[in-house]
Amino acid sequence: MIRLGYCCINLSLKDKKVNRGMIKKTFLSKGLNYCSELAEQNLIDTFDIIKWNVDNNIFVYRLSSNIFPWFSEYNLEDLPNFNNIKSTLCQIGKFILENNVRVGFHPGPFNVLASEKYQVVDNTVFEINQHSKILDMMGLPKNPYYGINIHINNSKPNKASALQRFEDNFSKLSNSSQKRLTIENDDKQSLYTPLDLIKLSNRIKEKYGCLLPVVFDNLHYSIHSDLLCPTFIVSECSKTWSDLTPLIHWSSSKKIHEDPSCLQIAHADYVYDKIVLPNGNFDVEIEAKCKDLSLLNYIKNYQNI
DNA sequence: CCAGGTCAAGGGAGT
DNA sequence: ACTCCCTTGACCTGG
Repeated sequence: MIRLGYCCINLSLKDKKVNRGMIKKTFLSKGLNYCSELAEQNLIDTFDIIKWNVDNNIFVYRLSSNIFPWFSEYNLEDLPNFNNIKSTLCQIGKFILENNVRVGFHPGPFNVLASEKYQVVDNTVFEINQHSKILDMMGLPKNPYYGINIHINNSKPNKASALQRFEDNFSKLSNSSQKRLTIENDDKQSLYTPLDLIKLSNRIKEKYGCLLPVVFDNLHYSIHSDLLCPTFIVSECSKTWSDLTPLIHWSSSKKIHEDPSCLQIAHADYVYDKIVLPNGNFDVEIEAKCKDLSLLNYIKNYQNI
């Protein structure tokens, strides 16, 4: 069975926003009080979006990493309205569990666990831990089903050394982060294919005894592949998920389908490529600029799913 | 009120 | 050297 979902923003609910933030100057002048206000609003709207999803038969949803503005700069417990926030998180988590919803995060490209710079690694560890704290406060089980997905995003001076740094720095993550982390294949020749990541996953399992599942992304694979058919590679990735339903990213290239002047890696507004996966259970996050609209549009075009 | 310039962060690739 | 692209366009100011 395939379940479809989308990422962060809901375009059907125009007045719901999960991304309220501020520029640095405002953060410095208004501080945690204002962060708190925005976070509370973002959370309430996140809850409404998840409820809307369930009403519309959508059970997979990527949470926005911008629910808490500037959360790389403070501890969540230090927010003035932390009690409200915590109770909202609990309610959301309860709803998620009761309705069989799957949520997860995809922190931004600035999170580079394999960086050569200690400061970058430290910042990354803190920010990933912040993400896992949110999932923990929701009361969601500590496993990659409620995951935090990142790219390796570094290959200096070569892939082997970067992978070694990733493996070493994995130890710096909190226990919850270690249990939730997943890794995704890249869209650049110098970076990592699914098979590269499966090897890394096996090394992490050997060294730390935890799963580090591989999230397969079809658009990235079309740009940087293992020269093996996607369906086969998806089944290989599935093994890194043990008995958990694998997460898949699916999208189409904007260059090919909508605007030739774009780079091939840019995401299209809608999904033009039929979702083809091996038999079995899969949760698919559609990465298209038109979000829930592209999901609904896809379902309309491919009724047989 | 709104259009448009600007915006924390890492890294790779295209120009 | 600069811009685009990725997680995710949104914030804020000058007119």
